[in-house]
Amino acid sequence: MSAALPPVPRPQETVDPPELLQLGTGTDADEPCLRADAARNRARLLEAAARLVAEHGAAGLTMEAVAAAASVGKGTVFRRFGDRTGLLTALLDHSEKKFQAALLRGPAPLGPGAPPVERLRAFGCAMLRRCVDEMELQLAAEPSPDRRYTVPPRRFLRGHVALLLRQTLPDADAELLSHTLMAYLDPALIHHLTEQCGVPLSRLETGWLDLVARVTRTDPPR
Amino acid sequence: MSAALPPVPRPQETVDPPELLQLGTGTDADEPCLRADAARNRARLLEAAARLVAEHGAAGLTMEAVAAAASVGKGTVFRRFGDRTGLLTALLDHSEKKFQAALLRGPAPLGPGAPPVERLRAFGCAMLRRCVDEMELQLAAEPSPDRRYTVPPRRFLRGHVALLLRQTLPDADAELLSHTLMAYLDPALIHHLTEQCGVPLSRLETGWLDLVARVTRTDPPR
DNA sequence: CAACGATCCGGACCGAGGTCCGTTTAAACT
DNA sequence: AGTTTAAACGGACCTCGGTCCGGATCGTTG
Repeated sequence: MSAALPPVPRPQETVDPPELLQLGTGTDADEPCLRADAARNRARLLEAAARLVAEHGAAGLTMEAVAAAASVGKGTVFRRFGDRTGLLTALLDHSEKKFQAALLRGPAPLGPGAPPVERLRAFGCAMLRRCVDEMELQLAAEPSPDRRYTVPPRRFLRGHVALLLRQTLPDADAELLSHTLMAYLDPALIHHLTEQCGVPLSRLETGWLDLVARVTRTDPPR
Repeated sequence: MSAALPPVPRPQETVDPPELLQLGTGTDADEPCLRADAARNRARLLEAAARLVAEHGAAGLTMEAVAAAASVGKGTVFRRFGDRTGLLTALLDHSEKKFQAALLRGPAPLGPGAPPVERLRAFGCAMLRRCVDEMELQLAAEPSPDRRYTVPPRRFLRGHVALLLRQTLPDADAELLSHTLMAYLDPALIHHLTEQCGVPLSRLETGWLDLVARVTRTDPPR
């Protein structure tokens, strides 16, 4: 089917690898060794996309408009980012990397040093805030159903949750439980609850703490 | 923007109504009083769509092909079903109605008569099986992120879960917890786990029972 | 510096979802 | 039967995501 367009190889593994904390960030290897013109165009495209998103919203972003705004051919956009979702994801990449760094090397309780359950609590609250901040992009960048759970950032975050769960509940099915916890933090759900149901963020945070307590069979904090 | 096409009004309320169990099925009022030709075309379209799905899979279904196979104009398909998702949803409607009936009036423990926690357990297992059976359609019929949680069938099912939860945990935030439980049963997640990760259905069922136990702070069955 | 191959570029092209609007028709009313 | 009107019809049309491939460019090698 697709003969040209080798790059942007779209990770597609089927089984979780041994899942020791892969220190790699989990975001696709972005700029391994791009040719000079390619790197320049990539930067221009990202800049143009960011500007257009700011102007017309993420939902109104069209690939053709980005190409035009960057004075670049349409094919170039797709070669670089694969598809629309890839472009939106790239726009979120900086924030994503920062967040991952905070989990791996940041201060407790988000980073290492605090007890796992406490880190879980902090993780959810941080995710909620981040999700609300970047709601528009997060929603627009949602991958198609069959890719949603294999996309590197999601894999990383879920792996993190699974790790913390395993430290707390060595005998539980941390894999499945981590999916459940991650689902509570799904941007589409958060959007529905906050925007369409008027649920305040504080209630979502309380809900997260309560959920963590139930899942880990611990007492709620305070 | 859209001046014509009044029907298929796409429910879009923003806040959960008092959520007493709406005995209505929750699926859109399908055939309230269609004109004779409209009803005939609707039937032909559904039949044609079902045949095409059987032949080429749900993912390969195109609106134009359905229209052609039913010897009907393309506009007719969209007027009747709103969009592709609406057509796919209509294909699932029969099964959906049967399932809802089983919840409301079927035999325990799925239907009324059993203790709430037990009904929750049965609900999840039934959902898992149904999801696996109709996986292809379920995935193809997934609505866009902003509609996903307001679509009638989902509202009904989640309302059911919330009701059972409220009977078990009068003091908990049944609303949020019901979203969490429903998320475990999300077709896209089930698909990912079973098809892409090789998780057997039995493990998903055990996982559901365990999740219900943790969320309700009860003991796992057996 | 010349030559060469890999990479990249651009925009014509395609398919499919969704819309528009002039025309047709069911069915209610006289 | 004749009239009327709201509803339904159909297919041309538009938009946008995604693909293709002939030609331009980079950077490497001799």
